[in-house]
Amino acid sequence: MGRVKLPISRIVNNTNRQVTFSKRRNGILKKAYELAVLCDIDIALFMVSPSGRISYFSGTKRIEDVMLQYFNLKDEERESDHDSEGIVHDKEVRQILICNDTYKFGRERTRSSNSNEYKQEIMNLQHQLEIAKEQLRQSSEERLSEALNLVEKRKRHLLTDHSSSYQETVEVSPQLFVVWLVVVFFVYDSACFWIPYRDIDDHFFLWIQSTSFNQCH
Amino acid sequence: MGRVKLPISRIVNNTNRQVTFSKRRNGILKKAYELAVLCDIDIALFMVSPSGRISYFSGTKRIEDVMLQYFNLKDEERESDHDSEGIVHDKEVRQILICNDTYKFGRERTRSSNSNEYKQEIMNLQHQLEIAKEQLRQSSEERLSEALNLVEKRKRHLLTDHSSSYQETVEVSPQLFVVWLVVVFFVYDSACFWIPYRDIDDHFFLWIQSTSFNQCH
DNA sequence: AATGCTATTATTAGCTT
DNA sequence: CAAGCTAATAATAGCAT
Repeated sequence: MGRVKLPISRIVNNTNRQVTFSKRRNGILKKAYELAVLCDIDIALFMVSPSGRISYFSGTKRIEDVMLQYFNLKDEERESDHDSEGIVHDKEVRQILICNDTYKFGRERTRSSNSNEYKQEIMNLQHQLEIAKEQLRQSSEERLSEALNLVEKRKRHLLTDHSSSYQETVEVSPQLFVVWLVVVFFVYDSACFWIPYRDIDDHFFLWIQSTSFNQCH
Repeated sequence: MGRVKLPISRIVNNTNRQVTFSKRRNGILKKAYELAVLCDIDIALFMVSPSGRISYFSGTKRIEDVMLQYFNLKDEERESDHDSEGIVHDKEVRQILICNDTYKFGRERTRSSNSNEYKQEIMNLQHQLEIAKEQLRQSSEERLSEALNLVEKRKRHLLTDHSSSYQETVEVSPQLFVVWLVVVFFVYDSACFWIPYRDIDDHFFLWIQSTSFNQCH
């Protein structure tokens, strides 16, 4: 969707590739944001540069939960590997389901009408999004540094107050259709993160993007 | 972008929300795919339903690396400040890390310029991508089953041959601008994953999507 | 290199079946 | 309800700055 239909294959020109990436990154971020809001999902984003530097964001405990669940699954699989050598994906799928039975919570939950709360939150988020976008005009270096501080702060918070929060997390009512989206970008030597809108204390929606890419040669 | 401009706020109607999610999920997946190919990035996707069931995909070692790097960072941070301690969650995480301690790597890496090798690999991958894309036309059910088998296979591989692969990963030349994108969707009771195109042995690009959503009520 | 501008293509909201 | 359809909005490729 542009002046011409661009074939989907690696853009050879270095500059074009970067420009396209920059534009499309914004696009996909916006899409992710819209998906999150429209369908009531949370989104988190963090990335690591290929040079080994990790520009990451783990603003939410939920991201950790995701990873933990992933690793838990892996561990369980390893244990169960003893008895089956063949490929039994059906069984595994079932096991995955069983694995999370511990998190199973009552289907019927208090359907507290947080509708207004959500709306308010969303509006708040949108407002903050505008602010954040405006701030993005400023030095990206500054932004990055600031964001990293935020991350750091958040991590400390998580380290001290995580377990209690965790309970909250797993007990989210299924009827809420909370959807999680974790996006990890490993971009050039740069970083961008999208902080999930409901998990950042003061800046719970914050969209960081670095606009300066380090050239490598 | 439809018959009307849809305001970005939670869709209250349950059905509409699901339909919209389904449509936009496809949209963002396609976007992610295009971003991956156009800008030479890898993408992985996995999700867990809010009801606690995990529909996941971890087709690539790199996803694990991402998570490991994340946890490693967290671990390092904890070491640097001795105060916060004793959260079950973190202990689990640490255990995972210990399990994967063999993958510890130095901060400074050899910057071997295997430019040509990488280029060749990329071309190879592109070719395979085209093939894989063709396969996508087939039944998604078939695809899903196949993918799960693949996941199983891949996981076994990872469990036995992870450390060596990991080295490869971290030694990727920064000049390649390899971009990583990991997307985690927690969707309803359904699953979709997008397998990173360069990490699946035979079908390194594979796009799975489940089209049937279980209703929660 | 980064930003802004549009001609085009791409996505999709509400409908239809 | 899931799967298509289409009017309408949204994203963006190539250019210009």
